[in-house]
Amino acid sequence: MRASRAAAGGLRLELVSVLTVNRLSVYLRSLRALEARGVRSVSSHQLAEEFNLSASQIRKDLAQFGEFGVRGVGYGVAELAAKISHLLGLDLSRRVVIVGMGNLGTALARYPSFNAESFLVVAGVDSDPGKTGRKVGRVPVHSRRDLARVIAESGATMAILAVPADAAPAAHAELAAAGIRAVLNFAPVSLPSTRTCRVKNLDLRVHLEELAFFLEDGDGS
Amino acid sequence: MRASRAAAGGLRLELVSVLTVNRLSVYLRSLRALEARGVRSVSSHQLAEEFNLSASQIRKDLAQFGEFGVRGVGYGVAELAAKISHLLGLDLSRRVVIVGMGNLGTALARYPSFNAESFLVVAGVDSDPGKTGRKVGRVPVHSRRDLARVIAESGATMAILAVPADAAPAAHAELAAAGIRAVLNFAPVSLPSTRTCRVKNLDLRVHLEELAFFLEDGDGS
DNA sequence: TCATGTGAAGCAGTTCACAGCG
DNA sequence: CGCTGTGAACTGCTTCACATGA
Repeated sequence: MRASRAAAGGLRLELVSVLTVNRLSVYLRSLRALEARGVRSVSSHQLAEEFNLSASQIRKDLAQFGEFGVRGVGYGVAELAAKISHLLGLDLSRRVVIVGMGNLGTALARYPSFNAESFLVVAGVDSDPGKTGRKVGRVPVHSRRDLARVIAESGATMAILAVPADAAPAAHAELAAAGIRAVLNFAPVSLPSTRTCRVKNLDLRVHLEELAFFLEDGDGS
Repeated sequence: MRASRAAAGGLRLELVSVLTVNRLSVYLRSLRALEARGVRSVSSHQLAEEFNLSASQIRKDLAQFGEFGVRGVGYGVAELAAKISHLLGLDLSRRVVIVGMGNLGTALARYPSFNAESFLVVAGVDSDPGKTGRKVGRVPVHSRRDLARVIAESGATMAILAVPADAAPAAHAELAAAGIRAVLNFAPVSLPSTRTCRVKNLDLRVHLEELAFFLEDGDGS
């Protein structure tokens, strides 16, 4: 059985803030760390203290999805972790294709976090014939031209875009047309989300530049 | 001469919003694309239209740093690009060390965006002796134990952290102690910024999980 | 008693609408 | 006239403070 995540409180997933969702991931990470140490119960204040978070924000974030805590006590670590994991849809397994097997695409194909139970990189494609026909870790690399077929045959619903900027828009369009529902885009172009295909743009250069902005000039040459 | 970026309007860099700074990077990217096409002048509305941005937000963002536009006309593409590049501190060159030469660290050492004029990866370190003494692209890999010496000798002021979660806090402390002023942290732990060392936490898994949250359950198994 | 869950307050970020200027 | 630059309105996010309930 796959209980709908929204069903519980009549909540519309689409109107939860991205900021809240990102913090849920962080809460889950933190809870897993406590679990590994054998901690059974934790208060919002303890969580905040140890992991550089805000106690009231933790409570507000969680309250949107139900009442998971016990007043006067705190939250059950394992129960809350399970609940957040379910909210994030991590108790399902999503098949992922990688478009562009350059430096970054290759690293992500081998990246352990992208190959646990919740996500499974099933294939990569690249336009360079020298890269196709091989395997990167467990991931077979196909021709860029076979993208639609690879998606159909693998049943992938998510994609990682790791191609140069000029190749990204066409790849994005093909992914959406082939039924991909979510794209993590590392190319340095802002691709728009549509109703059927959500895009998360993640240009790594932007974040290096953010750091550079706040750095004093004396730190460069 | 290195004119202080804040000097112009008596602006305190520290109180500019991260969101604004990230958008400056995107504006710069967009302007470079126009420049390559030979476009000389552009209005905020044209920029917004073509690159999925907001016209009033572009104007508000830029207005914090001065008056760069011409009323009734728009912005000079090359001039604005130069101005934003200067604001972001990209006309300086920052030396960067990578801690952890696993999948991701290795990919970033070869990543072209991290090795243009503004950023230069000068060295990597890894705790695995099998990885040290080699070169990844142009980047020499040293022993993790030599981190402080590598930083001192290379004059690096920025670092990329690409180690497992449990190794990250110690590495972070060492980086700060060795004089590193900015850290891009890919490890799945939230490291705090201090007054002397700014940290940008960038856990890739968080962003895959964001996409999973908004995906319907039917898209997994 | 103690920590959650929550309305209300406060703050930050975005959009609007138009005055100002080339 | 057209587009920038900007106060004012608005929206959304975070923090506060306390009523609620184990």
